[in-house]
Amino acid sequence: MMTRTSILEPDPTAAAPADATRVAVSTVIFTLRRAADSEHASVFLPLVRRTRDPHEGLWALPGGWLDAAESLDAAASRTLGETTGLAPSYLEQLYAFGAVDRSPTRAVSIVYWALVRSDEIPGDDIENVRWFDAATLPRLAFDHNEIVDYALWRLRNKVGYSRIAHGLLADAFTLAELREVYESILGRRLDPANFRRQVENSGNLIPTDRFRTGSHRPARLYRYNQEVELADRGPLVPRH
Amino acid sequence: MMTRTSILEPDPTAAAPADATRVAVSTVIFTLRRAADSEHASVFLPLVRRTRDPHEGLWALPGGWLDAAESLDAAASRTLGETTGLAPSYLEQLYAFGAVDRSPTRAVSIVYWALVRSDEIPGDDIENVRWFDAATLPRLAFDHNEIVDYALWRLRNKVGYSRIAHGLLADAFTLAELREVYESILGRRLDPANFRRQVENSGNLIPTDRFRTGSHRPARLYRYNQEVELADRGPLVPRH
DNA sequence: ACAAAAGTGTTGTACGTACACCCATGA
DNA sequence: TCATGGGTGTACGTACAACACTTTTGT
Repeated sequence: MMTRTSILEPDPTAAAPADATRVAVSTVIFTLRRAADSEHASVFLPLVRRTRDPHEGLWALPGGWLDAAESLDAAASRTLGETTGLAPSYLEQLYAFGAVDRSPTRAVSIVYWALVRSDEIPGDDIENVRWFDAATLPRLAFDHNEIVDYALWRLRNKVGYSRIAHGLLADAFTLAELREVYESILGRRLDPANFRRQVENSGNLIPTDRFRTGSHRPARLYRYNQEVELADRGPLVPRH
Repeated sequence: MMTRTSILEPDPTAAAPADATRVAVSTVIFTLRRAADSEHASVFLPLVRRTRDPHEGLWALPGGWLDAAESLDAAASRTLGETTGLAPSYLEQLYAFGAVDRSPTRAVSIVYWALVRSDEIPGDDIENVRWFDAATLPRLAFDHNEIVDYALWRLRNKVGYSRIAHGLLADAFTLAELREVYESILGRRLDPANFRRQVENSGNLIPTDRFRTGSHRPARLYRYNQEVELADRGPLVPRH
């Protein structure tokens, strides 16, 4: 077998061809919100209405073309801020989508997923942006339905073995609030007694001496132990 | 906060700017090989010597620029074939690397990792390609040392919860051979008795009626149950 | 017969699950 | 005092690690 030099050794000094594939960065942004008719919280995400072809009028993931002087992480953070007005409490690369036919013109999308705290979200006052219940999405532009499905799968997966759930809560929270996050994401009820022991033994929680006083017995407030690293992203350190 | 239309709604019909970021696809290709001085198998990977700047003379991951009519998966498969002469027995996207300073000119690398069976590898007869022990790599071009570290982390991680190890073995194999794959990747010895029960109870293995006859008691040959899907890539189906 | 690897049995520990039960507060 | 959620105790099943033991071959 012969090796084409141009293949095995990309030459960064060569000029980009005129029909160069373009790089877009999009982000699936998750938060929890109590749907109007439901008593339980659901996963919500913001979408942007397209105002031009292709797929004019359809909803799409927030994103944009990669700026020449901007890292991938920075591009994801930037579009997230422009869509939600927030900094993410969690941000991770999801996948690079590059099927030839995923857009009328060739485009590779590097997709991130993020968590934001619902209590920080400003009102729905950003033009062409609307928050949708992840369980009842309309048909989206491009391959964005697939992308959201994959992001939801990763979210549910990751919530099982890492402590990202605190990305959806304020600094202090009760165990019931934390449990509700897990229940909303996993879509099933968890035993309060067992849940308590699991998170208490994980070493991630620090009990405070404050209590949430509600309609019944006050519940102790906890906060996350920032000393504990996530330690599930391997040797990759985020470079913003 | 105001939304820039160009950011929230990438326009695929717009012409690519002259300084467009270019997309490269590289692949970390793993196999197992018995190092000359060692009695145990080690993880090896092929590297390509760079014959031009930047980093002329250094070794780099095999890869190339993304072809305009080629999906990401296909590009990874293609460069893998050009480097090893093989089709991968396992291929998965690793990560998209896009730090601004990772190359003298802006380049986003979408990196895959793959497994190939060592018994299928033709001789080291491909020009400028050499196989290295992953534990003793030299300094590589660009950020490729980091990339290989991350790929190794993913390999070790994945071997713990999926059945990719068979990607390094021929159709029929003994449990000792399968165990050696795990031991080489994980870097520690496993209890033969417990290992046997684990894989037997997993439902992934089908015993054959053939035996590997060696210096001692013959060992039964097994093959993988192709009916069992990997089921750990979520809703994402490979599109080649 | 013996070495060595194949293969089986047994035991202890850790952990998740199920569920009974007590505690503290607001109404 | 009662209802409700906060919080504790306990028993059971599964999974895995450790390791003693038996079986089957080549030499």
